[in-house]
Amino acid sequence: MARRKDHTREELTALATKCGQQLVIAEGPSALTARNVAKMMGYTAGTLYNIFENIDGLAAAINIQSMDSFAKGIEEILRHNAKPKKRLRLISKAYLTFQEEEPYLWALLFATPINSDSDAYRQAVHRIFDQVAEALQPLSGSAKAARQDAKILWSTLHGICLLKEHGKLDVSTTDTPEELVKRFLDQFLQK
Amino acid sequence: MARRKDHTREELTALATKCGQQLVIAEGPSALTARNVAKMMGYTAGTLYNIFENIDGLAAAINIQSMDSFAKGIEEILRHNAKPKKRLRLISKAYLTFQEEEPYLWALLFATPINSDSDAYRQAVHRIFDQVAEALQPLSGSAKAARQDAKILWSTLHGICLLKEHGKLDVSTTDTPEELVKRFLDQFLQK
DNA sequence: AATAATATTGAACAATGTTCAAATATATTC
DNA sequence: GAATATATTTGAACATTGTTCAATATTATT
Repeated sequence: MARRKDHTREELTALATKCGQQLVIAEGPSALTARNVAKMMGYTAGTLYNIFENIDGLAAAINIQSMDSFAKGIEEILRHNAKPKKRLRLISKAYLTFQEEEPYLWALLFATPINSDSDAYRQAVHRIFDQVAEALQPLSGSAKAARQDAKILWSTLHGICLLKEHGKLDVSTTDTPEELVKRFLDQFLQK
Repeated sequence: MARRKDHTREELTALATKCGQQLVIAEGPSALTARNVAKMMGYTAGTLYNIFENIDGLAAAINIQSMDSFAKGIEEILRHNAKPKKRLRLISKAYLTFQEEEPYLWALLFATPINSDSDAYRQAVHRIFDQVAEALQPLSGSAKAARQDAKILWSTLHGICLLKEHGKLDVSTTDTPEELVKRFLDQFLQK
């Protein structure tokens, strides 16, 4: 039953990641089961365990892709905008937009027990953090302060999105995530 | 096999909540299984489904208890401190302390798919939010602004704790949660 | 004492992650 | 080109979840 030439190991990884991502986008993180993904790939569950150590490994691969895609967006922002405050407002908006447009991919980012020993994962995280810190540098002063502010900014963005997702925001009325982020940034950026 | 007088319905609820809490504290949210809790109670899994609609209902009960306990702490702070900034620094510190001392209970708060139709849950959340908003009122101006700032503050505290938990904080070096919160508050409270 | 009401059990079901011997397809060797 | 070695895929199995529900055991009522 082996079909060794159907897909190389790399192709299998890519295929599994693509299928997994589609499943998550369509049905949410809970649809990311070994059997679901395998069926969509045209393989069986066992094959997945040839590629990933476990199902969290597949989730990590999807997350890395999400982060890389997001990092590219930030790069664009940094390329086309020179003013620090403008940059940070756009980056923040990009975060909200990502959660708005792909809520399930966003949820997967924080539903997955991260594999701290995965270098690829760490790199993807750092790529984003470094960009945000770079954007903050002119406002924060030292590099260390910029890194701290990046963590604060990221924490706040994430927390606000969480509140939204959990329906604790009374979004219907006035406190939209956008408004909260604006209020936060107005304070945070006046350095 | 029925032991109708062993425990009333209320006692059963309390017992299940207590056992569940102990399990979570000792072994983490993943130990909160129906069979685990039931065994600790001296019952079987089926009994739990007489009390709670599902296992998330039990998690919700534990979370409500966590929030109530936390709310009491905030009340103490508000009772003994009049100055707005001092209040907020202590409340923030209390949040960090809770996550430090009961990391698993804290994790359960955000690992549980919240039952939005649970009044008790909503109340517990609001009790905390209202207190924080009250503490912010003198600094934020309007009641609406205070509620927004409460959400921002809460989001940031939560996000920082998440970063810490996920090991993305390089805590070992310099960026402790305490330091990040201090930096955030120094900005946030200067109104 | 007989009957009704109720609480509890325990077995069952489906779905999950995960493992691994067996089966099968390709590569290599002679 | 046949035989052997290597690698890949399967599919069945296992343990563990949540969850349901008829059967059973206990208490309440008549």
